[in-house]
Amino acid sequence: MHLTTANHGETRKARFTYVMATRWSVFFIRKKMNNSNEIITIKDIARICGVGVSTVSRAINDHQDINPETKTLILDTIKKYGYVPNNSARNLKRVDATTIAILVKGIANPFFTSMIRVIEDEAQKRKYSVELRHVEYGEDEVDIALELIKEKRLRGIIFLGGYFSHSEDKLSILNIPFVLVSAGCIPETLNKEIYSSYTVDDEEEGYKVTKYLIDQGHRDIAILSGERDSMSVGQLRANGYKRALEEAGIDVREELILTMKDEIEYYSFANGYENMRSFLKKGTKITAVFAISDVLAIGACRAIKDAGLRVPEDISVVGFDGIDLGRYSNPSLTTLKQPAEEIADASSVLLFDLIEGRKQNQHRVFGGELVLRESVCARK
Amino acid sequence: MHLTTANHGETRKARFTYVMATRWSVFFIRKKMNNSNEIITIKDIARICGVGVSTVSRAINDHQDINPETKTLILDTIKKYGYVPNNSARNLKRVDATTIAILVKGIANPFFTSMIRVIEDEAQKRKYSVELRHVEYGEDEVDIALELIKEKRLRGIIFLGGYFSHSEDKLSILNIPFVLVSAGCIPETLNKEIYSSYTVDDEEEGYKVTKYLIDQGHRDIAILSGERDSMSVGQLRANGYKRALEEAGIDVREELILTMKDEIEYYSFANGYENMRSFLKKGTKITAVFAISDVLAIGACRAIKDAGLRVPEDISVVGFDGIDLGRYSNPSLTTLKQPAEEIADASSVLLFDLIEGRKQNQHRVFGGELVLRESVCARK
DNA sequence: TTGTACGCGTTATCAT
DNA sequence: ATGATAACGCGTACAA
Repeated sequence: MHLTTANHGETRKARFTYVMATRWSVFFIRKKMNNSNEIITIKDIARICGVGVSTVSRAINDHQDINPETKTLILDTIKKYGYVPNNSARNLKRVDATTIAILVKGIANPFFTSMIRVIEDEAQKRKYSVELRHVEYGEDEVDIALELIKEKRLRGIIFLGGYFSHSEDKLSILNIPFVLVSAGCIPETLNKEIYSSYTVDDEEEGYKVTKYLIDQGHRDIAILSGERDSMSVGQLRANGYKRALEEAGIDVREELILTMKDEIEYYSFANGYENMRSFLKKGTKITAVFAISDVLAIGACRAIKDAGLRVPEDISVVGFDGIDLGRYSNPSLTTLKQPAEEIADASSVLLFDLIEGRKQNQHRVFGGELVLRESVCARK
Repeated sequence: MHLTTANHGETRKARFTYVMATRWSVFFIRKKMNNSNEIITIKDIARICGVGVSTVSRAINDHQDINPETKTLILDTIKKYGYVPNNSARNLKRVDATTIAILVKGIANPFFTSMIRVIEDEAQKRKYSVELRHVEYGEDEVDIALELIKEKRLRGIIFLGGYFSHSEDKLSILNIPFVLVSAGCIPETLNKEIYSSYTVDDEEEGYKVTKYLIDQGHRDIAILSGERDSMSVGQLRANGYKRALEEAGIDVREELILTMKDEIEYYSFANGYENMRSFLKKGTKITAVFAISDVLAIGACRAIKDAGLRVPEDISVVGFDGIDLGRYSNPSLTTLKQPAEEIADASSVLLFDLIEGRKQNQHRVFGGELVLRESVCARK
């Protein structure tokens, strides 16, 4: 009772209580009064409530076998003292630790931000905490994942972006569920049962985009592709580009295939800009560009403008991803929109199903949608 | 010796070794051979090396009082077995736990992404791990911080963005160092010794921007401001706007002050777009807009275009922040560039100085730079 | 220089 | 329904 009263009283009242209180309650009164956050543990809560620690633990973790009244008392006390269980201790002890990680390849790409939020929300709903980690383009995401697994006792991982040319051996080291989201180029030989992947069909969508340009009468179509060497979504989309060209009887010309500049951050406006700029300087004639990412497309648009040309009248530009910005840029961007939120949501649901043993590894392909806006026009 | 050999051998060799090996070494040989990642602990390493756990601990943590040879052996073994110390256990034990948090208000705003990376890099250099947490606009960052502090035993916090109208009482609950970065409106009455802040002078820079527009001959200048009610950087920048107007003898008209739409995500292209669109529908005559954030500015540019007007000929637009996109958008964006990387770098350095007791709380104001591009022209 | 043993805060097991 | 108590993996006094 002292506690409750003192808790709402002003300083003078608390001082008064001080005199009458036992050692322990004094201690806590002062804590509360000072609003100090000297760390308060489960033991303290137990002591205050006059119960054992295990009872408090039961109350916290919604176990059965606990008297509702006791539970209420404990929960109230916890709230009153602002007690928060120490996560390190929890993870140390719990077999069912509750952390998943999102490994994002390429923080600069705004395409991922909306997905991250969706995943975080889903995790929060299920009381999992998420470890968000940015992976630089040089880094090996599997190695990083491995470290994280041991360090944080992860239960599952979502890999966002990047490419996955890892060997089966290497992937099987990760003996927790993981979902490859919007990641490219999984060797066909890989055992599909050891991993999950949710993504669009990059090759097919790349084909769709290119076919659309061809249908609009374009013949000289450049592509702003991905990383030079590695197999990535960029490569896959480029494969679709080549297939569409071949199918239409148009030569695939190597000089029209531009890989991202290595010295500039990947998937950035700057990369698209500089790449396009140096290409235009050469004077090679084109009437359309397929950029394998919206950010590259926007950079390219600017480079085209700076070269004294117009989008789309002189050069049409089509992007890939469907980021918000595309609607508001000028000209607004014709693009292949990935159902980002949907993919992200489904991926996290799948991950938790995998973690909790409700499902086996899955591979799902999401359909993209060609969004027609201003950056493409028909070739006269 | 068995271990080393088996480690490089193929399965058959390992099987052979099995027979001869002791119980323990067999255990580890199989671990390694399987590439399984059953959790290997400090005890295991100690056992393998034939030393005590404390010796291993000393090797890991670069303590003195350890035989260099022993250390080498241990470090090699650790690498060989891919041992990674369990962070939860470490944090539980260590007084000098090494986690800081970045609390970002508004994930959607690309202005923060470059800063985050800089801070992460700086933290990594000092072997701190960072907890990145997104704060929604409705959430109270101090409450979240408080939870995190207890949950993860944070050593310091960087608050990125948002406003800080919290009471001294509330802030002092956070008894770890924290730096307010690009956060707005700290009540002047607040005791400057209990917190640090690194930011631009939002009021002054807002003044500069507006003054520039006035100097270009503009009189009817609207402002795309921040959140409706709360004191935020938006408010401060708007205050600068008002001051510049008054100083130039121009009436401050309430109908030209547009706060962000509540029903749309704050600091998003969409918010700038819709806000501008509904304003233009009213037909109020203006010749310039000051958007308190680049993303709003870009959205506004598009709304202006969609209304059949031109930027800058009919309406000039100036932004604030200096995000990359501004260079590549069309028209490119005249904006007040904050030295984002510099602020982020200095902030993290400060935070670690605070944590390690080398400094007292600091308040530093960084200068912004007006970057002149295409979205503003002089009023004829 | 090295090893033993204790404790960090929590959950799980086992009594009661 | 509840309370002791033993782990979890690590760092660190302290002893050797």
